[in-house]
Amino acid sequence: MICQLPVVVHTPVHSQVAGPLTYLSPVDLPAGSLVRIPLGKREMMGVVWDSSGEDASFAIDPKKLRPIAGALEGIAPLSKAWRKLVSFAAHYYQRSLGEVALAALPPQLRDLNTLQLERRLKKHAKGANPAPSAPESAIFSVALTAEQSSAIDRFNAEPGPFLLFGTTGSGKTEVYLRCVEQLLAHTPEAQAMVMVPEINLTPQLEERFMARFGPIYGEHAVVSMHSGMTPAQRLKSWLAAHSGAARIVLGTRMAVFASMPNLKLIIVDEEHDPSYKQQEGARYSARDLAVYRGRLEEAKVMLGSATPSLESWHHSRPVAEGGRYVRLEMPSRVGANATLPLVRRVDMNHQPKKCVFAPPLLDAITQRIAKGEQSMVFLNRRGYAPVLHCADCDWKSECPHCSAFRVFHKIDRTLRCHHCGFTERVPRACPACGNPDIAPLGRGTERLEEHLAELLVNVRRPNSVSEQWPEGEPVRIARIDADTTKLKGELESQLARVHSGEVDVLVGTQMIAKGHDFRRITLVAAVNPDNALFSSDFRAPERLFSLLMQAAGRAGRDAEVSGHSEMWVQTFHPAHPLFEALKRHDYPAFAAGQLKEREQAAMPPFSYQALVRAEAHTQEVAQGFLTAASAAVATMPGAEAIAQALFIFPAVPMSMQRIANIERAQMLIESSSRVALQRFLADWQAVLHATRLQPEGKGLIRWAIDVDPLAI
DNA sequence: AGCACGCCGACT
DNA sequence: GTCGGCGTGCTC
Repeated sequence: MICQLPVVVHTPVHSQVAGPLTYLSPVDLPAGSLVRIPLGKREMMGVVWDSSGEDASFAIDPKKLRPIAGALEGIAPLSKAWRKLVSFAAHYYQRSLGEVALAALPPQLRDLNTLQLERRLKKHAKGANPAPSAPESAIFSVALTAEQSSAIDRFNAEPGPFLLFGTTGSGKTEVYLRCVEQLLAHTPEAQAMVMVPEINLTPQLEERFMARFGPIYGEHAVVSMHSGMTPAQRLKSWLAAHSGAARIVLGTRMAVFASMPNLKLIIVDEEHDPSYKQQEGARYSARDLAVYRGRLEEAKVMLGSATPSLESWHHSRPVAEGGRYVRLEMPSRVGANATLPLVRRVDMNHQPKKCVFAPPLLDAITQRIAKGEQSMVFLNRRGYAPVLHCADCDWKSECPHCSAFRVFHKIDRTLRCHHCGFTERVPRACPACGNPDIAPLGRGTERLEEHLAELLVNVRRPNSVSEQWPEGEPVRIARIDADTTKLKGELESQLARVHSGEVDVLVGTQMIAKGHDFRRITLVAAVNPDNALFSSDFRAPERLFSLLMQAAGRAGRDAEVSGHSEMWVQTFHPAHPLFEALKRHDYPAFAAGQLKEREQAAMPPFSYQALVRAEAHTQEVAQGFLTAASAAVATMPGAEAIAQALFIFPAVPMSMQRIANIERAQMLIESSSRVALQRFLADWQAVLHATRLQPEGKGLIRWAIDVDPLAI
């Protein structure tokens, strides 16, 4: 008997083969099975999908059906819940099933031929010895605070989802560890997933989870999933999770799609972090999918943050007001005298003109050095200077391919475009008028480091007299940003230098504000955070507040030093409510203010948005396509109801209008109803396809929909 | 998305 | 004269 199987393959929405394709098979494989199938002249991997209610294959000529090339028999079919998650994500984010499904599987599954894969599976089966199970021997090393205990008690008592609102240093990670510990001890086979926003943060997470669970469940019980791993490692982790051998999966946003047959707990750490939103292909939010997946699999979900996203915060309002998440609060830092750092605002209106470091701040840094303590200065701009400028003819270092300036990197004397990568040697003279006097404008971390070194040139480190430096050694400054940590291991080695006390002042971008604990830092300074206060992006204040709170949290994590640790903010707007709230470490007040503004302006979370982006060689074509697609809405069935339920803004150039000679435009769609927006997008998809074939679509390079966009 | 076919510019 | 640019079309 020959049966017909619906199979999803890696094809994008922008094609006529977006849905499941029908293949012939001598055996009836269950949904979720992995198969190899011929498509055109290629052979590729596919996933057998659920037969849809009505027969979808009626349209295709049965003679055209081809048989599958084979089944990947060593691998159990993907579960119903996994398929539902993929299906939901594909529909919600307007992508094809196959694209989401195949992107969620390790690339080696796709690339390896059957024989290679069989070998790999054999190797894996040998390595995966059942873990020693001795839950009673669980070691409770640290005593919990009252706040931690009550958070855990409530977590145990209620179904969730939970928002763990814990200030930096309140011991959120310990709560995660305990929740996982309890789960694994009480539920045989149960699996837990823990996500962090960035690859950089996975090693320290691995270390803590391995230290706690390695001795109990074996080191194979904890696996990682992130894009920094080799294809072989990824396959290994994936198989361990899929087989159930891995009890804990740690990873970045991609881990949300991990196949885990006994998933019972999902933890999303730093849930507010924008990195959870995928920024290409299927633009999913791993945090939102985690909540959905939790409901689907009856797994508990815990989102954690010191500065939750306004969306999650709003969801965690009291049930009586419509809240859906349970808010668990941990407002205090762990440790006897641990307090939050004192926030000091420096009013730059009353400082010497054009000074980078206000004298009081410089003083404070100098005093820390004298006491053998460390300071951290952060500025969200790498390179030496964001622009190079000729005072004679007003030439600026524009990128010839992008609507952006090339950044001056003094270290290798280059002008680099941070958007397209175009790099040139710095010209000796102005390329436009020949004036040899071209000067850097503004400053990045490189220049900040250099400037600080000049300012501290006469300061000496205490207790560091050497033959070479009879008066004491000069101050040591280190810089950590994407440029100094490009090579593997450099971030770790630089962090180690800071931890060992070798460094007095650390200069860096937001990279240093996130996650890493610096025990000896007692002063954190944001040199120039004002830009975000008046940004056109309505989420900029939220991001700034969270960044500053996180940065402040770096200071004085040791109880011994936390008593006098400080967060300095240089600003021309010291009375801004954002800084007022920061001074009091008062996230709820900040959030309340922001939510009020958002509500009045009918912005998320009080409305739902989607963005259509278009790319073409000219701005006219990109916008023309969007405008035509917008006009075509009037021809859709139910056009009146659509016009009632949502608002389509005019097409505009994107804020980064041109990248690598490609013009970009976007169009915002807003609705007070998520359902209405979803329904519209699904229907509109076909209209967009059709528009592309019209004269207005001529010359269009590509288009894509971004549901729940983070930046507009 | 791949991978073909197909029609116009600068090189062995 | 070819090599190769990417525009258009197809894949169960």
